[in-house]
Amino acid sequence: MTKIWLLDIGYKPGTSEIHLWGIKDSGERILAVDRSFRQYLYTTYGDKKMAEEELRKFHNLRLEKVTGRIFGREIDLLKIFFEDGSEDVNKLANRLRRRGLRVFEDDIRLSSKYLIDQPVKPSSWHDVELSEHDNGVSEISSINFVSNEPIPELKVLSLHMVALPTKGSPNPKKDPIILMTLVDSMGVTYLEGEESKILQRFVEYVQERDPDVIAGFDSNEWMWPYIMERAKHIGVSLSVGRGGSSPHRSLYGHVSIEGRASLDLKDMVDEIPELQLESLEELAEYFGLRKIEEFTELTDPELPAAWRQNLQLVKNYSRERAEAIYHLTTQEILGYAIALSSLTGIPLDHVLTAAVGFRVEAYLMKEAHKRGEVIPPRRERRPSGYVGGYVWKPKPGLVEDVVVLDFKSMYPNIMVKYNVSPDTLIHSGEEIKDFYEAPDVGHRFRKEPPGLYKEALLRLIQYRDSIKERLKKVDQERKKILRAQEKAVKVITNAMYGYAGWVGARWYVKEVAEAAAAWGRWIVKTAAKIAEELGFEIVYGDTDSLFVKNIPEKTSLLVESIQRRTGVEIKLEKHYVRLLFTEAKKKYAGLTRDGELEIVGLEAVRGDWSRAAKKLQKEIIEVVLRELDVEKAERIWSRRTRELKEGKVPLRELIIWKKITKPLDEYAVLAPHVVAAQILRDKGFRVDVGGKIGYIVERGEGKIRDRVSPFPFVNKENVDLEYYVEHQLNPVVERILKVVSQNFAKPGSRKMGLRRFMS
DNA sequence: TATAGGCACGTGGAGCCCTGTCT
DNA sequence: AGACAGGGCTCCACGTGCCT
Repeated sequence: MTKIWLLDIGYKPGTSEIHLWGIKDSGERILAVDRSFRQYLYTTYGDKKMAEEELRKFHNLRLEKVTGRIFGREIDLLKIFFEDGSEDVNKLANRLRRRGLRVFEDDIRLSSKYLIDQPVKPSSWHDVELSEHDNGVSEISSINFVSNEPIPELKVLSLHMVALPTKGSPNPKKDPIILMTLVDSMGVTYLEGEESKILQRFVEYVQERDPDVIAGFDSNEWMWPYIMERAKHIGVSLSVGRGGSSPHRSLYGHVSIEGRASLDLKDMVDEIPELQLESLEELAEYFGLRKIEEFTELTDPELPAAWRQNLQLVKNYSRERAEAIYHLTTQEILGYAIALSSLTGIPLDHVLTAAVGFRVEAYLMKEAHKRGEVIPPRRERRPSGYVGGYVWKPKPGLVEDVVVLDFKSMYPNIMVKYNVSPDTLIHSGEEIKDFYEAPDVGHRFRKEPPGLYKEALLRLIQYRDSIKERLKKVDQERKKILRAQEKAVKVITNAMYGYAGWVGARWYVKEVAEAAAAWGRWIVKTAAKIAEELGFEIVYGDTDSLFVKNIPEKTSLLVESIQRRTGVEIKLEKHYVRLLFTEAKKKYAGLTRDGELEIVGLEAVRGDWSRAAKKLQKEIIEVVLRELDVEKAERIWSRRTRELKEGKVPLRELIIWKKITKPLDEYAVLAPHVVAAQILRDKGFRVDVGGKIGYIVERGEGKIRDRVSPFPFVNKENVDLEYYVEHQLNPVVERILKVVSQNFAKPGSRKMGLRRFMS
C-alpha cells in the first residue's frame, strides 16, 4: 500500500484511461494510471425495445438496470457503461435523445466523473494499491481517500515575463520576450538575452527543478498564450509538462501543464471585493506584502526606453512582481486553493479559475451522487427574476447610539430550517400533508425527507464547526491550514442561495430561491415588529440586518424574543456611537464604540471616483462624525477646492477608473471610459474585457466623453479643474453636508456655507 | 465557466419645446 | 407668416459598483 497526494488528474483522450499525478509520502512524484474506470451514462427506457434497438448498434456496452432519483423522484434507468474503454458518449446520447428518451450524465467529463464516482479527492491523501510496470508507469488497482491533511511540501515556481512592444502593448506575433524572471525556494533567476535562449533555458529550468506548482499573474489569458505563441514562432519546443508535453489550453480559457498545477493569481482578485484596481500590486498590498507605491512602476509606453537606458529598472520591475507572486502563492493562496480543491473536488489546477457557481455545483454533484441522485443536465433557460431582500429607507441625518442586529447566515439557515430544495418542492397536484409554506409567494416544501440543499448545507455547517473546534487545539502551522479550510467552506456555504437562483445551475428551480428570499423578508420584518413592540426605534435595515436605537437594558430581551419567534439565530453585531445616513439606501457612515470610522456604500469606498474626491469625502465624514463640526468641514472643503484649482493636487489623484465589461463595439452608449478605452485600443494597447481603464477629463466644450484622456497619456496642463470641482468634489461633500447642516450649523451660516461653492 | 436581487447615481441619447433666423 | 436649425430642457436607459 502506498500513500499518494493527488496533485493533478487527466485522461488519455478517446479512452477511459485516468492519469493521476501524485506525490508519495516519501516525496517522490509519480504518474499512476487507472484503467479500471468506465465512462457511463443513464437513459430512461420507456419503450424497452426501442432502447435495445439503438444499443445493439454499439459494441461493448454493459447495461445495468438501476433506480435513480431525479429531483427527488424515483425513476427507472438503464446505466450504460462503455466497456471498450472509449469515452465517446455523445454519439450514443444523441441517438437516444433523438428517439425521445431522456439521457443523464453524458455531459460530465471523464475525469470529473471519476472524481464524483470514486473515493478520490484532488489535493488529498489516498491509500493506493500500485503495480509497477517495466516502462516506469504505475498502474492502480485500488484507490481510497484517506485525509486532506497534512499538506505535502510543494515545489512552487513563480514566473514573470517582459516583452518589448513596438507599439502599444506587446504583440506576440512580432514583439519578442526579452526577460523572464523565475522565483522559487532557491531565489531569483533572470533569463535574458536572445529570445530562443530565454525560452530554451526556461524549459530546462522547469525540467530540472520540476516544480509542482507554476504561478503567474494574468497567466491564463496573457502570459502563457504569449509564451506559447513566441515558442511556436521561433521553433522552441515548450516541453514543460511532466510527461514532456507542452502547455495546452484546457477548459474555460485555462492553460494546463501536465502533471503540475498552473495557478493564475488574477483569479484570486475576484474573491477579494475590497480590491478596486484588481492588480497584482494591489493584491500584494492587501495581503500586507508590499505597498503599491513600493513597486517599481513601468508602463508599456515607458518600457522601450527603459530597456535601452536602464536595464536594472526593468529587472527590478520584473523581479518585484515575480517575488510577489511567489510569496502570495506560498503564503496566502496555495493553502486556500488546496482547501477549496479538496472540498469541491475540482483539481487544484482549475479550482481558482472556476467561477463560484461551478464550485458550488461540483460540491453538489458529489453530494447528490452519494444520495443516489442522478445529476441533471445543464440547460438553457430564459432568465426570470424574483423579489429579493427588503431594505428600509433611512432617515437622513445623524443618529446616536445604535445597535445592529444581524441574522447569522440567514439564507443557509432558512434553507435548512424549511427544507428548501429543488427535490422537496411540492408541485401542483401533489398531495403531501406535511409541508412548510413560504410566506408571500406560497411555495410549499415537504418536511421529509431532507432535501439535497439541506443535507449539503448541514454537512458544510458541521464541517465548519469541527474545524472551529480543532482550531482551538492546534499549533500555528496547522491553524493556517484550518483557516484556509474554514474559508473554503464559508465560500461554498454562502454561495448556495445564490446558486439556487442562478438560471445556469443544474439544480435551478426558481421557486427555491424565491421562497428562501420570501422567508428572509418575513423574518427580518417580523424581527422589526418585535423590536417596535418592545419600544425600539428602527433606524435602518437591509436584507438580514436591523439597525435599532439602543435601549441598553432591553437589548438582550430583544435578541431572545426575535430568536424565539423566528427560530433563526440573531447576533448583536455592531454598536455605533453615532451614525450618519444620507438620503439613499445602502449608504451610510458610522463611528463604532472602538473609535473606528466605517464608511459604507458612499463614494469614498467606490472605485469609480477620483482619489481626490474620495479622500475629501472621508475627511468631511470624519470631521462631522467625530467632531460634529460642520463649519470645519466646510473650511476643509473650501481648502481642498482651492488646492485643486491652484493645480496643487497630483494628477494621479484625479484619475477615474472604470471597468470595461464587454467588447468595445457592443456598447450602446459611448460613456467616457469607453471612449478612453477606444483611444487606448487605437494606439495599439490591449483592452481586455474585465480590465480597468483610467482617464482624466480635459478642458473643452461639450460632452465629457469628447474630452477624456486615458492613463497613462494624461497631461496635467490639460486637466479641466473646473470639472473636478463641480463633478467630483462638490457632489460628494454636498451629499454629506446636506443632511447635517441644519442640525449643526448655526442658523444663517448654513445656507452661506452650502451656497458658497455651489455656483 | 455569469451565485442572487436591491440600489444610487453620473452620463448619454432621444425627444420635445422654444427661439431666433432665414425665406 | 411659415419653415427650420439649434439650444436647452426633461426623461429615461445604460453602465458601473456598491450592499447584504
